Amino acid sequence: MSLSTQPYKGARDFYPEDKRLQKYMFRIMRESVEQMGYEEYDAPILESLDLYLAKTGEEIVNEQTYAFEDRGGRRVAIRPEMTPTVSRMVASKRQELAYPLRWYSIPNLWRYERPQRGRLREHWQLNVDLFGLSGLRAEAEIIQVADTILKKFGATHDMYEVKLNSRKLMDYIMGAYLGLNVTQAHTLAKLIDRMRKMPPEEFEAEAESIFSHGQREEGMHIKLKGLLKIKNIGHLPEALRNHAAAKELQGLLDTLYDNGITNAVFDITLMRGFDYYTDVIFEVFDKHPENNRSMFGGGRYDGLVGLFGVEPVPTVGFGMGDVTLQNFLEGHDLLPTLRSETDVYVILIGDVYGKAQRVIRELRAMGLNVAVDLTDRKPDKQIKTATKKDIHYALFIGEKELEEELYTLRNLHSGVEEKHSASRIVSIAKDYRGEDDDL
RNA sequence: GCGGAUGUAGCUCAGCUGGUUAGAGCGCUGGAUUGUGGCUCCGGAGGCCGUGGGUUCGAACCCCAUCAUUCGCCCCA
Repeated sequence: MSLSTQPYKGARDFYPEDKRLQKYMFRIMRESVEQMGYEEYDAPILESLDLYLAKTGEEIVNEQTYAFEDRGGRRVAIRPEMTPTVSRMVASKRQELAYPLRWYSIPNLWRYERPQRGRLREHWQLNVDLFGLSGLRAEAEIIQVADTILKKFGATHDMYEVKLNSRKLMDYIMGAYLGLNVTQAHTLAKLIDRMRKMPPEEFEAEAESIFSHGQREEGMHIKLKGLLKIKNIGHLPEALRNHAAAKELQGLLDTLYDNGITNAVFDITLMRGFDYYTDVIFEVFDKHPENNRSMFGGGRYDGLVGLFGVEPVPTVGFGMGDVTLQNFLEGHDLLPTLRSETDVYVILIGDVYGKAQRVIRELRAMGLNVAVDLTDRKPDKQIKTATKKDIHYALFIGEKELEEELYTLRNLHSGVEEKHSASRIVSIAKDYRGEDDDL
């Protein structure tokens, strides 16, 4: 029985070409959010399990969290999400931070569950949060951040859609408007959440069964059925349309539209799983016909920081997972071809290993990333190796080159080969690298 | 936790209703007079047919179990 070479279930190995892609995605994310004034923070991957017991949906703690006891008998969890951690950090320095805070991180997160498309046990997630603002400007900005990132990846508005809803509005609908108690409302919310996955008749039957006899006699389930078809805040019944939460949501949509985010829509069926959201929630959907699914989302959660015994801090944020994002980018053919970080692959011709060192050192000192083959294989083999490594330039160094101090630089993609001085080679290779950055 | 699909070479797969030494393409590797790839030609390595058990004269193929991968459900950062 030999050892398995497979990575742990639901986790991934990042070979250099995979890591290259990840670095690209993280770079675009960082550039996008930093452009909007967000600063990066980080925290340990381990947290006290208590942190997750206090909040969150119950499921994620009981069944989906990696938890264990450390040698000192402490209950420890591998973080399944970043929001509790960042809330803890803000609470810890509640008094001394300069609000509003614009913070982001790209943590590695774990959840224990059956892996499936777009959902693994281990993933990386960009977390973007704006602390200390209670007005809608915060929501508008955070959605703008999400939009900026997707645009920076080359996505256009026909590729995705931002769906918006409001927990406050839904609470009002469930309670005052439909007359449901808390338990009924919760059951109905979960049902609406998976409405798209079930046949309409089945949904209707289940929805109807949530209502009591009396409520049914009043026709509440009919009212609900009508409501769920509404695609526009303006089409809501007057009692709802004039509710503050509805007006705010409309105001947010208008602001977004004015800021060029024309693919944001109201969606009364949008729920999101976590209980900690308090007001506006949003979710970005992939519109690709074969991958029509939720990509990521977020919303307002004003209560979390306060759980640590300090004055609450109003907060809006979202999390964007690397797996779903990659599916999106692949689906829309938005991933660039990425080349090696190595600029030049040196191929030594003849017995010049010692004599070539000086110029190689020189190239590196001038800022090039230079790998030397070091084998004595024939040049054709060495070229193949360089190509396979996705290195753009091969540099031949032999007796002739060393004498002339002009080295043969070969573009491995075009096959064009020219002799240049060391400093010229540096500027050519750097130019090429620079083009890459502008993508 | 539940249901479906799939496990044959490094990869993608073929292998007819069970019948001798298990195949292809790609990849890998060596060569075509030791300073040049992606084309061509010739040679080579590489498989306990996921694992364990059963049926049979005989199993990659049939049956059971188990593990793994994958899609979906539950749930959803």
